[in-house]
Amino acid sequence: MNTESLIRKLKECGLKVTPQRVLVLKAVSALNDHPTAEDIFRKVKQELPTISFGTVYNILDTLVKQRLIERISTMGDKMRYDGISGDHHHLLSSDSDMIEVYYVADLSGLIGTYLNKKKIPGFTVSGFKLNISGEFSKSDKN
Amino acid sequence: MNTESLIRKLKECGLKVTPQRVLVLKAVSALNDHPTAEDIFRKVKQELPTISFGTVYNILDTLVKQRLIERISTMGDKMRYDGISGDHHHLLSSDSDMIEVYYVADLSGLIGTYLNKKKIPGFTVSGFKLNISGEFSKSDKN
DNA sequence: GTCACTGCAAACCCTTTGCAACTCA
DNA sequence: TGAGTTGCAAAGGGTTTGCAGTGAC
Repeated sequence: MNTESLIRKLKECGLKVTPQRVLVLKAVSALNDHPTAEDIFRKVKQELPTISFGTVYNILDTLVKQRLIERISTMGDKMRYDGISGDHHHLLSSDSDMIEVYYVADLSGLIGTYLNKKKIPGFTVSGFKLNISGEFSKSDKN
Repeated sequence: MNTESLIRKLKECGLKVTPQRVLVLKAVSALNDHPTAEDIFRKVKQELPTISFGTVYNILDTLVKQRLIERISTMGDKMRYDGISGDHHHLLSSDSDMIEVYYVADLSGLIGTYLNKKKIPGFTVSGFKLNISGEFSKSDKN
C-alpha cells in the first residue's frame, strides 16, 4: 500500500500524521505474516533508527483502537498484529506459533449465513474468525 | 467430573498422580468460564492452601502438553484455559475479555465438512475453533 | 530408594507508564 | 502556540526457571 493512502487513512481517523505512525502502519501492511511488536519495531527502525519501542507499542495501540489494524490472538505468548484487510482466516501450527493466512470467501459466507439465521440469545455478532489448527508440511515456506 | 475419572486420565497419560494435579484438573473442569491461571490458583488454594503459583503454572503446562486441557487464545493479556470437552466455539466480547461457550454441533459439522472437502495445500487440518466476536447484552450473566 | 514433583523466590520478558522534550496542525 | 506525540527509562505484571526439599510409585 502506498504512503499517500496510509496518510489518508490516518487523517480519516483524526490522527496526527507523524513519520512514526506512517512507518508503523506501513510495516504492519508490508509484513504480511502477523508480525510481533518486535518485528514491527525492527522493520521501522531500518528507516527511522531513532524510534523507540514504547512508541511502537503506543502507535500499535492507537491503530488497533481506530481499527486500522487488528490484534490477533495466538497460542503464543506475544501479541501479533494483522494489517490484512478482507475476509481471511488463520492457519495455526500445532507445534510452533507459525501462522498463515487462509483466504476463503465462500467459507466466510457459509459461516456468516449460518450465524445470521441462527441468532445467539444475549449476543450480537459483529464478526468472526476461524482458527484452523494443524500441521504445515515441510515444503511450505519457513 | 468425579475425582476417580480425573485420576484415571492422569494415569493414562503416564503422569504421577499428585493432589496438586488432581485439584488443578478438577478446578479447570469446574470453572467452566475459561479461567486464568490465577482463577485456578485461587480455586485450588481453597482446598490445598500450601500450593504455589509456580506449581499451578507447571501443572497447567503439563496438562496442556498431554492435551487434557486446552490453552485458549484471547484478545486479553492473560492466558486462559479450557477444560471443556466436546464441540464448542467461543463468543468473545468486543469490549472486555469476557468469553462464553457456544455449543453448536451443526455449525461444527458444517465447517468440518467444508474443510474435509476443500483440502488446504501444504497443511493438514487437525481441528478448528471459531471465535465469534460481538457484544453481550446486559441481561446476560456477569 | 529413586526420580519426578512441589514450593518458594528470583529472574525473565513483554508491555505499559510517566515525564520532559519535541512537533504537527 | 499548544495539544498531542515521541523517546527514554523505569515500573509493572504475568509467566518461567532453578534449586532444595518432598512425595509418589
